[in-house]
This record gives sequence, C-alpha cells and structure tokens, in this order.
Amino acid sequence: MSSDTPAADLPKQYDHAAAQERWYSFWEQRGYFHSEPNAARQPYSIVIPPPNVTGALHLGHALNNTLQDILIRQKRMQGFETLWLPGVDHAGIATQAVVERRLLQEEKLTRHELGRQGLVDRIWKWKDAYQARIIGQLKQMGCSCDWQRTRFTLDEQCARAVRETFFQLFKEGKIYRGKRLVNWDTFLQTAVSDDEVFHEAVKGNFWHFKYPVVDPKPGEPTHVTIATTRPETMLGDTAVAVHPDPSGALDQAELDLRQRLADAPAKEKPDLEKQIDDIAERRREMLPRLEQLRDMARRGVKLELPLTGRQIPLIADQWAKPELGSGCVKITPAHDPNDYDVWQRHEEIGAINILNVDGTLNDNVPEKYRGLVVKKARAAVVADLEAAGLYNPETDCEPRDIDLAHSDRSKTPIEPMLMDQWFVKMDQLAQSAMDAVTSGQVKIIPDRYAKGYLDWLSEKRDWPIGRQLWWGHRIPVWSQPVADKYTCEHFMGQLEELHKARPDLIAYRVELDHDLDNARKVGGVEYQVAKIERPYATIHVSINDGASQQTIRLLENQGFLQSEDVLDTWFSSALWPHSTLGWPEQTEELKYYYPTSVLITNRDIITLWVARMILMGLHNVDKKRYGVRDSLPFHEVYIHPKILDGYGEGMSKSKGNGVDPLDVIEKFGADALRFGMAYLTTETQDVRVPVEFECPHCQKLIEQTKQNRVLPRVKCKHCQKDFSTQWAEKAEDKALPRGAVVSERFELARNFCNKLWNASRFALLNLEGFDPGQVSDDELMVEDSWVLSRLSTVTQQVTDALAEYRYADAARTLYDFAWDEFCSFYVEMVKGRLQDERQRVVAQRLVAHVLDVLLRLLHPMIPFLTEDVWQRLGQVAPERGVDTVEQAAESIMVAPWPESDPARRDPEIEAQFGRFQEVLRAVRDIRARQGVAPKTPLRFSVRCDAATANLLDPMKDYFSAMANAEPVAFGPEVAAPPLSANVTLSGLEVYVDLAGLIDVEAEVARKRQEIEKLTGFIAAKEKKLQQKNFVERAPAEVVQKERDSLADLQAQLAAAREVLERLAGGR
RNA sequence: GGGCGGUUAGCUCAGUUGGUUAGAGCACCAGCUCGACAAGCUGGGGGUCGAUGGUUCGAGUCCAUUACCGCCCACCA
Repeated sequence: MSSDTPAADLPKQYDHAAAQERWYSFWEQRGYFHSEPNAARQPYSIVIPPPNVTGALHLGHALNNTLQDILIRQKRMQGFETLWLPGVDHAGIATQAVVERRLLQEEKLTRHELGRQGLVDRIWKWKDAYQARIIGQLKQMGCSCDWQRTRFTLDEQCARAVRETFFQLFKEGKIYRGKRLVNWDTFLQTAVSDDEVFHEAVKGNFWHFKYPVVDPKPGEPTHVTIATTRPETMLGDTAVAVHPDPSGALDQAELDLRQRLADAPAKEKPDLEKQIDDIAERRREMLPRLEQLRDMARRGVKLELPLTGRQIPLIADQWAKPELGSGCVKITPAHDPNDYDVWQRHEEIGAINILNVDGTLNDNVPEKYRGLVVKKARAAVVADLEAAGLYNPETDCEPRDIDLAHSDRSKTPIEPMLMDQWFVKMDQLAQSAMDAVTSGQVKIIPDRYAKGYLDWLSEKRDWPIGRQLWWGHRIPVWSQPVADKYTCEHFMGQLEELHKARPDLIAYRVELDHDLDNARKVGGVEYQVAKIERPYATIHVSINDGASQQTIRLLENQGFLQSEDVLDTWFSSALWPHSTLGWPEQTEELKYYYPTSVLITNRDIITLWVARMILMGLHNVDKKRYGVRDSLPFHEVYIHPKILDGYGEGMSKSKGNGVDPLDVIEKFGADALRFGMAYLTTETQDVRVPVEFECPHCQKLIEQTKQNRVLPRVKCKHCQKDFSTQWAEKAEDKALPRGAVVSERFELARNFCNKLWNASRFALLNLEGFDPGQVSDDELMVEDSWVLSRLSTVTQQVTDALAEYRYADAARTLYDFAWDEFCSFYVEMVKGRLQDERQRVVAQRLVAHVLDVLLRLLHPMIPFLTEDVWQRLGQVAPERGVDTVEQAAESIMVAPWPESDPARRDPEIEAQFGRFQEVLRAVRDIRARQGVAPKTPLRFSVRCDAATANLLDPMKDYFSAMANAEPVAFGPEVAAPPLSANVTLSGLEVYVDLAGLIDVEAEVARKRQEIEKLTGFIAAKEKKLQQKNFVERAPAEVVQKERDSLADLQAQLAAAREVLERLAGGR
C-alpha cells in the first residue's frame, strides 16, 4: 500500500482473499483477540459451543459462530473486556465411531485387535488433525476467539473439573449404580442414551405364537396366544401377562375412545367408531376367556415356554391390554422397557439376559441358538415353533412396518439390554434448572423454546452417565466385588477410616447385590442376570485429585480396579462454562468472566446441553467460594435457526447436502458468508440454503438433487464433463477435479460487499487533500443533514436490534441504508461538491465521517472489508469527525461503537428529502416510459404549493446530476408546457417538456390507464367513507386520513384529465 | 399420541402494536460501456398473503376450524 495514494491501487472488485489473509494475522499479532481480567472494564464473555472433533465444520457451525462473533466484536467496540473462549469437544461415541469405522475400512482392524491404548492414540491423532482443521475454519471465518485460551473437553483442565464434579456428586449420593435397561449398540458395544437413538421404520412381521398351558383344568384354555415383532426374545421370556381386570380395562378403553370421538374431526370419526365396535365385539367374544385366564393367573398357573424346557408364570398385570391382539402379552424384562417395568411390579418373575455384548445369543438360551446373531436366531425360533405346531405361517404372521430404534452413531439397530450403569440422580438437579428458567433468571430467546426445556426436565429422569467406550473421561471409581459379609465389613472399616481422615478426597459406597438373587433362579434353572457372577456386594470408591498415590496403590493392591467405562460426553460439556475458566481452582478468570454473558446455540441441544450446564453450574459454582456474581453459567440463551437445504432437510455429511463454509468463503468471501448468515437469521424461520454443485470445469452451477447428491461423480449438464464429489472412492473418480457444493444464497451478501467496496473506493479517490475539522450546522447542505439524520436513526436501530439478537433486522437496516441511501443518494449528490474547490473541504469531512460510522456499524458482520477500508481511510483521513474531530483507532476492531445522536434526527429534513426523491423518480419514470435516451437532457417543472417549492428549491442542481433534467420552475403558478408528459403525486405535479420528443399516443394511453386506476381507488374510498360504521366508529384521525387521501386522489384525477385533454387536443 | 414452527411474487424470504394501493433479493422484460460499482445503474411486469368461518368500521396481521410441509418428544406385545 503506497502511503500517498491509498486508493490508487484499488481494484474494482473487492478481493476478499487478500483482505482475509492480511487482516486476520494483523489482528492476531496485535493481540486484539486476547482478553485478561481487567477491573477497569466490564466483562463480556461467551464460551463457544465446542464443535465435535468428529469432522470439519459445516454451515450450521458457520451460522452459530458468525452470530457469536458479531456480538463479540460489537461488545469489544462498545468497550467491554471481551472474551470469546474457543474449544472443541471430544464427542466420545461419535469420534470413536468414526475412527473405528475408518480403522475397519482401511486396515481391517477392530478396536479389540488394536487395544485400548492403541485406539486412544489413534483418536488423539484424529482429534489433533480435526481440531487444527476446525480452528483453521473458524479463523477463515474471521472469528475473534481468544486462541490462547483454547480448551478441549478432554484436556487436563477439563478433566480436573470432571473428576471433582464426579467425586462431589458421588459423595453426596447423587451418583449411584443401578441395573437398567439400556440401549445397547452391538456394533460399538456400548450403551447409548435415548438421545443418541433415532427411530426408523423397517419392514418386519408381526408373529403370533401359542404357549401351552401346564395342566389346564377341564374347560380352561390349553394355550395362550401372544404376539411379537421380535420372536427371538421369547427365549428370554419370564412370564405372560393378562390384565387383572379385563372388563374394566375394556370399559376404560371404550370411554377414552368415546371421549376422543366427541371432539374428533369428522374425518376421523368412522375410524374411531370402528374401534369402539371392535371393543364391543371383544367384550362379547374374548372377555370370558380373558377373565378365565386372569383367574388362572391368580391361581398361579404356569405356561410351558416352548423351545426352552422352562416353565413361566401367567401373571396379572395392567400392561396387558385386553383391547389389543390376543389380550395376552409375553414378558421379556431384560430386553423390553415395558416388560422391564412389569418385572419391577412382579419381582418374582425374574429377568433373563439372552444377549452377549456383541449381539449374539448367550449361554442363557438353549444350545442350538447360542452364538447366533439376532437375525438368524429369529429365523430359527420361528422355524422351530412352526415345527412344534405352535405357529402357522399361513395365519399367524402379518407384515408390518416396525419403528425400530437405531444407534445414531453406528446406524445399527439397538438391542435393549439389562446392564449395570452409573446414574446421576436428577430430582433436585433438574428442579434447580427448572427454577432457573421459570423464575426468569435464565431467559431463553425465543421464549417458545422454554416449554420443551421445562417439559424435558420435569420428567426428572435419572441420567445414565456411563459409556462402554475408550475415548472419554474414565470414570473415577475403583470397585471390588466381595464374596461375603465379613470381607465387606472389613473393607468398609478400612475405607471409613480413610474417608474420615480426608472426606474431601475419598468416598465409598457399598452396593449390596443380593436384591437380585431371585432373578437367578427362573423356572428352577439358574441363570446369569448380568455379565458377572453376582457376589455378596460390590464396593465402589471414588477418589478425588490430591489423594496420595499410596491410597490408590493401597486400593489396587487389594483388588480394586478402576472402571473401564468412560463418562457420557455431555458430562464434561455440562461443565464447559466453568471448567474452561479454571474451576475448581479459584481463578481470577472464573471470578471475572463468570457467569458468561450469553449462550448461543441451536435448538437440538437445549435439553442435552443447555439444561445440564445450568444444573451443573448451580451445583458446582458456589458464589461465595469462587467470588462470582452468580452460580448460573449465563442469564440469556439465544437459540438460532437451523440451516436446511432446498428440500427443507437438515444438512449433514451423510446426506451429501452439507456445505463446507470454506467453499463459500472461497467463492464469496468470509464477509459475504457472515453477512449472508446474519441477513437470514430471522426469529421464526429456519434458514433454507438450496445447494448446487459448482462445476470445476466451467464454473457453472448444477442443481443438487436427492439423486445426484449421493453419486461419486456427476456430469456437468453445461460442459458435459464429469467431476467428483465427496463420495468419490474409486481411483478413477478421485482423479477427477472435485465439484464444490455451494449456494447462491450468498450472492446478495457478496454483491453488497462489492457495493460497499466501490462506495469506499469512491470516497478514498475523492479524499485527497483531506482537511479535518468540525463542521458547523450552517455549513451543512440538505443532503448532509439528511444523511446525518438517517445515520443517527440507523445507528440506534442497529444497536437495538443486536441487543435483542435480531440479526436480520440489523443486517437489513444496514443493507438498505448503505445501498439505497448512502450509495444511491448521498454519494451521488456529493459528487459535484467534491469537484468544487469551495465546497470540497466540508463535503470531504462529511464523506469521511459517514463512511467511518457506516464501517464501524458494519464491522461485526463484515470484519475484513471494513478493516481494509478503515486502514486506507486512516491514511487519508487519520483524524475525522463532524461534531468532534478525533484520531481514528489503529484498527476498526478496537474503534468505538458509534453512538446515536438524537439531536441529529430531523424529520423535517427527511420529509423534504422525501419530496425531492419523489420528484426525481417521477422525472426518471417519464424518461423511461417515453424512451428518451439518458443522454438527452430534459426540462421539467413542478406545480406545487409555495412551501413545497421552497423545499425543492435548494435541490435544483441535483436534478441535472442525477436525472440529466433541468428544473424550469417550481410553484403554484407553473403552467404545463404544451407537449409534456406528467406524473401526479400527492400535492404536486411534475411536467416534463417533451417538445420534439413526445410519443403522444403512448402518453395518452398511459393517462387513460392512470385515470381508470384512480377512478377505481376513488370509488373504493368513497364507498368506505359513506359507510356509517366506518365514519362513526373508526378513530377520527383514521377517518380524516381517508378523507385527505380521497381529496388527494381526486386532485390527481383532475390533473390527469386536464393533461389528457391537452394531449388529445395537441394531437 | 403430545408439542413447536412454517405456508405471502417463478425461487428464497421480510412484513413492528390490526389502518392508504402488501415489500426486498434473485429470476424475468425494456433501456443504459455517464470516471466508485455490469457482482452495477434507471425504469417495468408479476401476489384474491394455504383454505373456511369468526371478531372488527377495517384482517397478511387477532380467534376458531382445516389442509399440507418440516422439526422435537413419547409410544407402538
């Protein structure tokens, strides 16, 4: 950049790549991103929702981070000590799954072959690579994070917080071990939470089987029929249930149906009526038999469980619905959530786990099924039942779509399984998080999201926190099963002593296991309930950091082993706002930056993450101890929209519709990406971004369809050449150039950036010899007062909008002002003055000032371009201002946020300017419709009242500059030139003298059309004003407004008729 | 089954507390190589605001019903 002429080398198009590279490193070198506690300033802090290290960022992240950076940059300019703390999440299951899958694909290795340490090493490498990539992406986007404070949920500081939290919760009894049915992922061989499961309809069958009754009395059924979609689970059945009061249950079912029928829409009524008839029929046909079965259940009748040689009880339980199927239901407590509940009510029936962790059948089933995977076992069971005559494929099997749970991570079907798990007790913790929102201490914006948050928490379901993974925070518990009471008490004695000496470091719990004893004998046979032999008890010890190595060795020497499991990823994420600031140490950072100012995230994780951060903050961050203002992690949560593709589907890599922000940045620039995001972030709507492939050969866009988005190669329909996509795997595909996935949605923003660039270029080209100085009011021209008035309003609007997270409003306000007012009017009007020696100095001061303020308002959204221009502006006009002249900051990043000056707002000037704009538009309109070439000068006059004439008078010179038209006269006495075209506006008429130019026919036709239109409006308005109701009941001012409007329209009509007559006469 | 959101121009979307003749960008049409900008400038065409009913002097906006789309939660032997 040559310092003499900062504008000389400016290209006509904004070079976003150059600006990005240059200014990001400039900011970083100056240390603007870094924040330190500073008592002299108010803090403003945001912790990033840490992206998963699973993969690279997509447009959803780009949106999330853009919105954060906009606030961060604005607050920094507003003088806050601003911290944006970045980091990444280890994302336990997701990341391990990705690395494992790759391992299998590329090296044909399973994690068991590699070993725990080996796998973890691999994942760390993956993590390092992706963390670097993610941070690179954030930097490309211009994110002003404090990189010196980058955290990782698995780093030592976060791990310390995890261990402390676990220990405290364990000590308080809020963490316990329980046997629960979990969602078992047989591929990853871990339990996954309900939130990591998705349901997908698959084709399946609904089978009906008969179980023989043992020793039925005469007249009693010899078989009961049960139905299932998972036949193999019958090997784990421990009962069959029938409703304890079938008649009552039918009554209730009917009552419910009738209730629904009453308020059901007509369309659904026939269906409901049919269901009611169905119940009536059941009452006739089936009720006696069900009651008989119920009585048999009470008597303790047993059934023969086919294929197993076991006998299982018939029990009475309300889970069996008499209105469904046969009215009887098989009970498999170890593999079905509802059956599990039945077991809780009927402990004596027991539970039998029939699955190994890899999804094959275990030793609890007859030998011939052992080792089979579920699918094969299912076929075998069905075949054997048929052979036994208990199933008839002709009549007992109906095809059916089954909504099957799948693991989100491995995409394989979930098997419900009974396992020992660690849980966090949620009753109190959930309540505290609910209170935080209901009391208004935490505001969720938009507030409609509060409902889902509260509903979810109100269930207070305990949180299973263990994962059978290797990638994560290993659970800090050492356990030891003990065989008998004596040994147990011996250990307890020892541990009690250790605990008493250091209650802050050691806690223990004894889990007595004999409550499961009766589960072990089912049908007279001993079965394993879980994967280990049940001892007398298990002793669990949790150790906090600071415990001596001897203590741990002591435990380990006595056979205590640390849990193999790791914690749910959300456990560490829940601590993010305080763990990243140093908790549990009493750091200056925690004291200064906590609570953070706002959390910006998407709606998918309001419950999983936001709720847990709130309750963990409340639990962990003691106000007094840490000297913080509040225990809550934040007081505001802003939920932003989701990015969807053109089909309204969420973007994801697995669908192939994901857009890499870097592709957008390369094509449109980071500024356009950011401004586009802000522009699209409205309150209610998700953001639709239709995506296209960009042909690498001809650069043309090809619509992305659901078909072509999953292909490894696509043929460009313009140049007929092939290019590769993210799915390319074969060498021949990979050899092709890659077609980027982009979206035209960012064109608006790119064009806007370019417009700003060129307006800035104009300003810089015209600021030579800039002489700073205050400008007094009497030196201001109309357009100056106008632009200052508008600027004051815009500043206020943008500031208000950002304070309320109305990003789109802020962006649109700036877009409209910059383009339609600053560029289209102010810049055009000031051109002449900049060429005039006498007016130049003031005009330059105004231009520099308005540009300065506009740049600052835009900087949070458009950081690179504004900095680039700011630096150049700083060279020609280092000191600038209108009311006060000040030295400009060395970077726009640290320049003060503009203040809106209400004294500058001038409605009169704005009204005057509005008149000018109307007249100008009228003249241009006439030129266009009469087809007069832009080069041909026009003459025009305006008939209006004296006041309007006075307003327009000072604007005279601008008409020739902006419309190549010379005003002849303004005033009430103005007469229409004989051959003229006119536009009638409210209160004034514009006549363009068209002698020698006019196309009379066209003008006559036009006038006729206009008259017709006006007549229509007038008729409508007269009708309205004749309505008594309107005149009497509407507010007087509204009625008056209508009357004025009518009078105005009538005047316009009269004028139009006059012109028409004259035109017709002149023909 | 429960909840939330959406439906406005060919496409993507704005539309404040109900109040003149409903807006923008893209696309389209006509005309502009005027020294900031063709990623631009000037002008233009295009919408019975998903449907029905209601409240109101007045409804894109409020209420009810309804259709369709999307998302979330729960459940489905």
